[in-house]
Order: sequence, then C-alpha cells, then structure tokens
Amino acid sequence: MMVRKSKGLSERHIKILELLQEYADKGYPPSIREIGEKTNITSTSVVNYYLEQLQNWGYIERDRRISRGLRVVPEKLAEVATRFSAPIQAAMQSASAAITDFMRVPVIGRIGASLPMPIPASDFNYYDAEAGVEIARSLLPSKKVEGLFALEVQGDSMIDAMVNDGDIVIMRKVDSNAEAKNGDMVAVWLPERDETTLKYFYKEKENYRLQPANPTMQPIYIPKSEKLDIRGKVVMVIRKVDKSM
Amino acid sequence: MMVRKSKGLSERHIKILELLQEYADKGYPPSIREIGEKTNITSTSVVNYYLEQLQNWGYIERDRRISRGLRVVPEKLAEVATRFSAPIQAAMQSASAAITDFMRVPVIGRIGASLPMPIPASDFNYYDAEAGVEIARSLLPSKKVEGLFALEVQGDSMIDAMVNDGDIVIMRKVDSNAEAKNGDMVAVWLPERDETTLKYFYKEKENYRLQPANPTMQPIYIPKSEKLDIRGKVVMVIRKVDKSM
DNA sequence: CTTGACATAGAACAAATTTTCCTGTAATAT
DNA sequence: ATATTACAGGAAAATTTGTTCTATGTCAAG
Repeated sequence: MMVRKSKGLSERHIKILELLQEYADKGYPPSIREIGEKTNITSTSVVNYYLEQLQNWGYIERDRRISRGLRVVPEKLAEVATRFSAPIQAAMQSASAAITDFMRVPVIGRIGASLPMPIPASDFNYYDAEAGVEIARSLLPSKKVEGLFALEVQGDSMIDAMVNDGDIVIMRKVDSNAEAKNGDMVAVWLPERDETTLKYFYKEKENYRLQPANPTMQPIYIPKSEKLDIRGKVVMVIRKVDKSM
Repeated sequence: MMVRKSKGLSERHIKILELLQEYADKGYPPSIREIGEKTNITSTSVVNYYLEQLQNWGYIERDRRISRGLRVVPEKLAEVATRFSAPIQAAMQSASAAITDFMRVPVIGRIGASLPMPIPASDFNYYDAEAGVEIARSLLPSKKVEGLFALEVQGDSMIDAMVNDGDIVIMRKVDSNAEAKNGDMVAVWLPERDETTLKYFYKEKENYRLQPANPTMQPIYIPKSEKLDIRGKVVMVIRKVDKSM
C-alpha cells in the first residue's frame, strides 16, 4: 500500500517553484496568498498543502510561524530546472552562478625557457599578488586549494608542452622532487642548462624521462646525476585566444 | 535653521544595515520586531523610525504594508560598507564577487577532426546541456555573454592548434562566415573534406588561409570555390592537466 | 529658561499572514 | 463496495507584523 502515484512534481509544483525564483530579486519571499493569486489557487490551504510537499521533498525550506518564511534550496531546484519556462531559466542562470564556489589564484610571475622559475613563498599571501585569475572550484581537479599559483607563459619555448606565449599555467606547489609522481606534468628547472620547461615526468631506472605533451615529439632523458628541480605540478592551462573585442 | 546635525549614519543605522546583510542568506528579511531584538531597540516604532530614514536616504527599499517587505540597495550600501564589522564585510565580498564575476558556459558537445561540428540552436536552453563550465567573467575578453558555448575536444587532431584531447574550447557562436575577421581563431567545418578544424582565419585574394596556432607548422590554403563553414570563434581554451587527485 | 527638533519607549490597534478544521470529489487499491 | 489517497475549496481562528499615537528625555539654539 501507500503507493505514491505521482512521484514527480505536478504542474502546480513547478509553477510555485518558478514563482519563488521570480521573487528572488524582489528581496523577500511571497506569502501563501500571493502564491495562490499568481498560480490561480484560490485557497491558502491548498497552497500550504503544496508547500508542505515541496518541503518534504526537499525543494524548499520553511520557517513555520514566520510570515514569508520560506526559501528555495538551489541545489535541489537545479535538478528540475529543465521544467521551468525559458525566462525563469535565464534568470536562474545568473543567480545560480552566485552559489558557485570560486577561488582566486595569484599570478606570481612569468615562466619561460630561460627565466629562472619563480617559487611562491610558503607563507605566501594570496592577496599580495598583483594579479590573479578567478577559477571555479568545479574546474579544479582537487578540492585542495593550498599551494595553487599561476604563471604567465612568456615566449614560444613551451610549445612542445602545448603551451603558448601568453597562456596562463595554474600549478600546485611542490616542495621536493619526491612529491612528483610518474605521469604528472611538472614545471622543471634545470640549473645546469639554465632552463625551465614543462614536461610529463617519469622516473626511470637510469634517468628521468621528460615527455613533451605533444605526442609527435620526442622525450628528453636527464641522467640522474644531473640536477633537476621540480617546482610545481601543472594543474590547468588557460589560453585566452580572442584577446580583442 | 533646520540644520541636520548628524548627516551621516548613526551606530544604530549601521547595526540595522548589518543585520539586513546577515539576513541575506536566510532567504527572507527580518521583521521590525526582529530587528528591534537583535539591535537592542525595544520599541517597534523606533525601528520603524530608523527604517524610514534609511529609506529616505536610499539605503533600503520598502514595500510598506507587506510583511518583511524590505531590501537593501547594494550599490548604496557599498558606500558605507567600510563601517561594517569585519565578518559582515567578508560575507558581502564573496557575495558581490559571486554575482559579478561568474557565468556558466554550457558544454554542448564534442569537437574532433571527423565529427560534424555541433551548432547551438538560437533558442538554445542553457539547462539542456549535459554539463557546463564556470568561467570568471574577468577571464573572458568581452563582456558579451551571448552566444558562448563550449566543446570538449576529442582526439589528437587539433594538436596543430595547440589543443589536445580532453581540452575544453570556449567559443562564441558565429552565424555567417562574414562575421569572422582576419586573425580570429575559428572552428571551421569543411564539408567537402568532412573535417572540422581549429585554425587562425585569414581571407586572402585567391583563397582562405588557415593558419595553425603552432608557429612551426604550415598553413592550409582553401580555394574560395570550396565550401567552408565557420561555426564559431575560439575565445578560450582550458586544459585540465592534473586529472587525478 | 524656554522651545523645538530629535531620539526613544510603550502600547493599542489595524492589517497581513499563516494555521487549522471542515467539506467534497475523483481515482485507485483492497 | 469500501477504504485510502491525492486534490480542491472555504473560512474561522490564531499569530505575526506593521502603523500610529502618546509620552518622555536630551540638547542646542534663541
């Protein structure tokens, strides 16, 4: 028994949720009567009935006994956003961006073949950086945010890493070579060659293999006797192509 | 006569504005009585008195006769934000940053050498997209947000455009070939070759020159007689290198 | 010292708003 | 057929909330 026939939201549920969205930029939520008027429900109790369902299903939260004490749960709402009318969806788009988590990654310098590789200080304060890029957390592979920094690529020397002049490379700080695992793309400083490069890193029996990202290019082998300084793992590369407009 | 002594906001004005800020993420504004309790004002009329002033001075808006019908005016509020307590300021910062700086770009499909190039419908609905990427507006070259969409790159065929398998290409829709200007990086569909490619576009006397981003590679020349379909301008490329962790 | 604008209370009152209770219909499962 | 559930409408009762009026204290200007 107790077979809930209509598991999903009815027309009216949707209409109410839409209305709540519309009220978002009014600064205050609608009252039960207002909901009724706008959705052609003449009875407050029916509105209440629906609100109760929406609450039970997790779409809204209510502070009973506080007038207009209700708010939508954005995450849950997003699940059914496709059923909303176009204008509401458009409005939601800008609003939902607001709940997105983002972080500011400081651009601490430039990286290029013959530039000494900059290192962020351990007590580096993110807000000290002159510049920064805003990255949505959803784009970052890890939730870990410590140790992230960004460098702007100068020159064409990283082309074999598929990284061009002007690109922004987002990296995670690495304190010792041991932290780099095989297959990581790392920023390497080769003191004896006075050279910085971005390569996939593989530790092999006799030497280190530095593999270009471009699969058509050949790897470089560095004997373990040569000094090699891994300064960071590349997390992400951003290229702004259309600089105009 | 009638010299308004205290032109500025008093301690209590600030306290009330702070409270309104705090209520921002509660989903509904406070009632006059609630304001009174939280700010140690015992009389509702006094609260009303202050609200009236704040309204006259443009800090808040009120829908009289609607319960809890009041909202702050963010722009005006920002003017006096420095007088707020630190935690409130911090909360405001993230809130305002979130609304200004982000947008969601829908990932509408994949792009690869032999894949027919997907085109977003003009009435494209953002929430139809399976996925989306969050991009900081500050990273986008233009403030124009219409017509943006994203494609995931499939396969290694775009390597000469410095774009790798798995990269995300953010593009702006182009409705006709004429919209593409010389020097734009565009997504081109070549029907006669059944091929999609990303190249810098140059219109020359006899033919179109499609120039690879990688400066070490040679351009392709397409005679103007051959069909060539520009589907979008590349705005940005995002590569998630570190997929693990 | 008086006056008046300003700030503050308190309380009664009016309006808005939510709750609760009741009645009724249609569809479905038992 | 009967019980149950989803759904609908109405309206009184209970609460919450906003408005208004009166009273009091402060302080600077006259």
